[in-house]
Amino acid sequence: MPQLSSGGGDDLGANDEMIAFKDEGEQEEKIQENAFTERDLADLKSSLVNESEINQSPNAVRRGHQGEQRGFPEKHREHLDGVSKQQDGGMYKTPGYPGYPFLMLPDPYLPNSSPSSNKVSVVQQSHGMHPLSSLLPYGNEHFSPSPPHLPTDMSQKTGVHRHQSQDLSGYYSLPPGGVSQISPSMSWFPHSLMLGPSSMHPTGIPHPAIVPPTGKQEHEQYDRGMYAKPQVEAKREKEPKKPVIKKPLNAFMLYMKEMRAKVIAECTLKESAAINQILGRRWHALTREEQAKYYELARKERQLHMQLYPTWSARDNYKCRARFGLNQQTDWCGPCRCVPNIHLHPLHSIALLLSSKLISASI
DNA sequence: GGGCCTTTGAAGAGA
DNA sequence: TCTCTTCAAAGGCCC
Repeated sequence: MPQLSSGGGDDLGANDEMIAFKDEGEQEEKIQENAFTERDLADLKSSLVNESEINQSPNAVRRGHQGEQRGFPEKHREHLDGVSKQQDGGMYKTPGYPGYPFLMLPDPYLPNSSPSSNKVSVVQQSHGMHPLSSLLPYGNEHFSPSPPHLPTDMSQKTGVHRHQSQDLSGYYSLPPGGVSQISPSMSWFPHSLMLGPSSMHPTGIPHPAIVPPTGKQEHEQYDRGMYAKPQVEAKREKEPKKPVIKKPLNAFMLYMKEMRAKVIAECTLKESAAINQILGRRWHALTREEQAKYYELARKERQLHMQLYPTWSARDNYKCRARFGLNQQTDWCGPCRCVPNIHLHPLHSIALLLSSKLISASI
């Protein structure tokens, strides 16, 4: 794991990453036993990738059939084969690689960028900004595997409520009275009431994770009449659409965001399914150090997200909640049993539901 | 217009 | 603790 490589300087939680890297560490131990070098490790990965391509998994076969049925690209498969034969190792070996190339990527998270605008990825690279670039200070600095001093429990959650880092202000200069100042009694408040009209966090910091309710999910929140009362549904439709807080991107997603344009340029592919297959192989072909950059960024992304939306849960964006027309903050989802964005006794939930409806009525 | 495909990783819930 | 499910991005394709 990258943190381990820094001499154990990272005590920042991210257990998931630790597990992932632990696996690689075990792999490395085996490699070391066989007197492998780091280069050999990369070769090993590449060979494994190639082997996986040769020995198509049942899944891959199924996908292939699906692809044929759906017209999924024989030509794309050719592209895939072609790309797989290319040297993957060149990605980070370009002279101009600044360390965090995707810091220059466009940003769907930018306040003025819409999800649709985000789709012009090829030409955005030189003008856009990384989601974190406006908030994180690392710019073009060399990657430091040793993360800043942050509480060890940053990535942990007690229930839905998250711990808030005091040190994140180093990353995101939260103004006094920012989200960290929100009292616990306010933490259950719906984001729509907290965020205001334009994806702007109360802190004044626009965050990428907030997207206008124009995506897939929000419309699904309003099209399930069979589970909700028509009156409620009608009322809901009249209400202004609430912004959706998206999940923070993981390491691979950040990698894809950066490399997608390059793959598209290299193989003239546009279908994301095919591109993602290529990117998946390249991801496995990356060295530990290369992957560590993205794990580190993803960790920071999660921290930022956690800091800005302490009460947010990944469950909030589950389609089931939207499908059944449930309030993300207060309603209990019977069909799938997922919980609202608060951990309270159901009776408290009912009280909050009533109070929230009173509030919305008064508004 | 909306869902599917395709990838990896994170998070949450249930067994 | 392990397994399963869902979502995050992307854009072409299909119904």
